Amino acid sequence: MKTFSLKAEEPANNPVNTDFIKGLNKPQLEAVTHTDGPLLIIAGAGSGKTRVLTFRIAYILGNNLARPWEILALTFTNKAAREMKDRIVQLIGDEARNLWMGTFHSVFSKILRMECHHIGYSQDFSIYDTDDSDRLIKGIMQEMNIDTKATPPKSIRFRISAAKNKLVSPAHFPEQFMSSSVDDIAAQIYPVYEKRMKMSNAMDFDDLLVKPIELFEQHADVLQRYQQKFRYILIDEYQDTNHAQYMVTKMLAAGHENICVVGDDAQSIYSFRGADISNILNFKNDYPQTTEIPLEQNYRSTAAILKCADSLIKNNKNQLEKTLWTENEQGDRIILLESFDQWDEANRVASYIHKLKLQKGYRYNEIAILYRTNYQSRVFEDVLRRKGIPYQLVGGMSFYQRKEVKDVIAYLRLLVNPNDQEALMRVINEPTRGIGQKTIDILQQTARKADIPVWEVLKDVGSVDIYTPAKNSIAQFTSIIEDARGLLGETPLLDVARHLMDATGYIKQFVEENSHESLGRRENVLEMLNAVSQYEESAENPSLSEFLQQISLYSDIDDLDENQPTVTLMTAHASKGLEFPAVIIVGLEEELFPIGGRNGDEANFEEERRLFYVAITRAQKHLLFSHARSRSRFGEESRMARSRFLDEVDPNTIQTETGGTIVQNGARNRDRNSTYVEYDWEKPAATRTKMSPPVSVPVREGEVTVGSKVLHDKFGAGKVIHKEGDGADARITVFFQNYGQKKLLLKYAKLKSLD
DNA sequence: CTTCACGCGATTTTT
DNA sequence: TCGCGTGAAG
Repeated sequence: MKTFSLKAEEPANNPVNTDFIKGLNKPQLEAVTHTDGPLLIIAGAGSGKTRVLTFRIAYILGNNLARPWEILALTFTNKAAREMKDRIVQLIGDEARNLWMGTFHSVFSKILRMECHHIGYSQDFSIYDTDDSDRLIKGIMQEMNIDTKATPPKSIRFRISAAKNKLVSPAHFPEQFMSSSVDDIAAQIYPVYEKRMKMSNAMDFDDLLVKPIELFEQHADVLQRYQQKFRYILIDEYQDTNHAQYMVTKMLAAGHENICVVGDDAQSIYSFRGADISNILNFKNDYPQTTEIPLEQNYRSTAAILKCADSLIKNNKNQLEKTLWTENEQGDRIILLESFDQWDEANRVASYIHKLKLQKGYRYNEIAILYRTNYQSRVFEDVLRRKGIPYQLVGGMSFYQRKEVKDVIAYLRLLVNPNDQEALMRVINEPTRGIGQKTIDILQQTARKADIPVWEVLKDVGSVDIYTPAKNSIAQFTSIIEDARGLLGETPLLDVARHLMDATGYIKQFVEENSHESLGRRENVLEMLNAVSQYEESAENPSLSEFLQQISLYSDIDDLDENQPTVTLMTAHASKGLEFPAVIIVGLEEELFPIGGRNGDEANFEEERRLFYVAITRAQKHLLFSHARSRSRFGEESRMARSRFLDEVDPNTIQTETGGTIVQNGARNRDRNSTYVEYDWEKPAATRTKMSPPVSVPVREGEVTVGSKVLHDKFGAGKVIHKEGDGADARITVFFQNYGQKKLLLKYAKLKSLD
């Protein structure tokens, strides 16, 4: 941020032409020009909210209502911020670069860098990712002799994170979260965790939202400065904000209440990380002066797609009434693909992509494949590669999650912040330099007794009683780090980083190993150095510390490039806010999409339904649904029942691959083991339960007659069409949906009855 | 202290 | 299926 001024400067006297607002519809126009006071925009999917936000900011600037650095605009991804900013620059000019626009996490980490000295942090604080937090928690649990197998550190992290999101401090934790033994343990860990975080000069993701609140509560003058600075506040995707985000923006807006939030309760999909849908539902109560504007005209999708989405979301009980409508053409029906297993699914999808390309003239970058979980991407990657269809993958095991990259980052973090304990622990014996577990234990214990960071102990290693050869290694290690730190500020960052990699022998180990894998790791390290260099060249005022904060808040979606001529693969979550002419939603099966909800948790299904709704509404013209009847999970095959969502959508908007209509089972209380669309094998209501495991029993010989429906381990469900002989030698002919006719010897076939 | 082998558990979704 | 953590040997 080049221009940072807390003082309100004189507005410039050159109003900019704001004719760009002319193409807007009535509610959009109102949302853009209603600049004073709280504004709630309920923006249905595809209703042009990005356009509204962009224009609104441009309008405020164009009419000199505020200077760019007086506007705080919070978006859901860095990518969204970047694109919106670019758009505003086009409308208004270069000074729009100075807008305070970004994700909650990146904007508040920027503010913390300038202000955290007020709350006992130094500006070079580290940002712990969930891995770092888990390791720290695990360490604390071990100190306390708590079994980390019985209680995974992760589960403790969830509790602590949930507490922070709700602004519950360690002191208040017991009174608010005491319903299980995990809570009990979390109550013990949380205060220690906080203490260690501070000693390490580190913040976790939640802290980036919580610490500003702490800061503002304790320093009214600082709060006031920012209240005056940010004359307009805009928040996108408000339905996915958590309590801390709600609170921090409420504090900032308290003076002028020029706060504009945009959201859609039907698209709330992040409750698992603390998003609180009541923020948007209660906005009007918090700000009684609120003007509410619904955006209900959809410009994105065909009528058929919109109808499908609407029929689905109607199954949610908890939602605001709204009527999305469109003037767009009816469009094609949604095609439902049914496959045998995940390989079959990927192949069919690939064929469809060919078809879309050849028959409908689509380009690869107009097509997206959406799935529920990241691991589903593997099969698609494999098949697409084999078929020569170029793709780009969003998320999954990203570059910054690779071990060697995290190691390099840890080295750099240690340079900037020697108190960063997790970074230190990561690299102290990487590559191995003879500092083993025993030594590390002693060092940590010593540090804990003296209540100082481990780094302080290392610097005075002579006075600690450890294995002597390790002492030398430690002395060497600390001097390498200190030397490199000495170079910071004088030497270009790239050179410092390179020097560090040389001096520690980090790269050398890969060269020596000389395996295919280690050379790949070496490449990644070099790529990481390249990232340092790129940052250094583009930043106004490069610092290692800023670089590290930037990459820790980087998200996978940020470098999605829709102009690359490739198909895009990503999770439904990652697709939020995007749109594609053709969308393929795969893995529509029970226990996958919707996932979870084992205890019949209706709230979970509602969120899954919203997620599916988000996925559907990404599509502009063509939409495909796909499910497989069998899928290997954990290395073994399991049969998959078709997703309940396929029974909830308006069947008239869907057709099968061959153009037929689909047969839906009753939306509730049906046997989910029957996955066939063509046959409707309903069972008596008494034997049906929701989410039931396969309701089938081993068949006895006498029960099998022509017309019986049976289930075979390999071939799935089928219908008996012929029978000869009886008793032990009975042979039957069964017609299986996917395998055709099979002759089976009844006593070996292990058939189960589906009757 | 390091390395290697074996067994088990994991898979929501993410800043 | 695969990556990780634990345990025994060198």
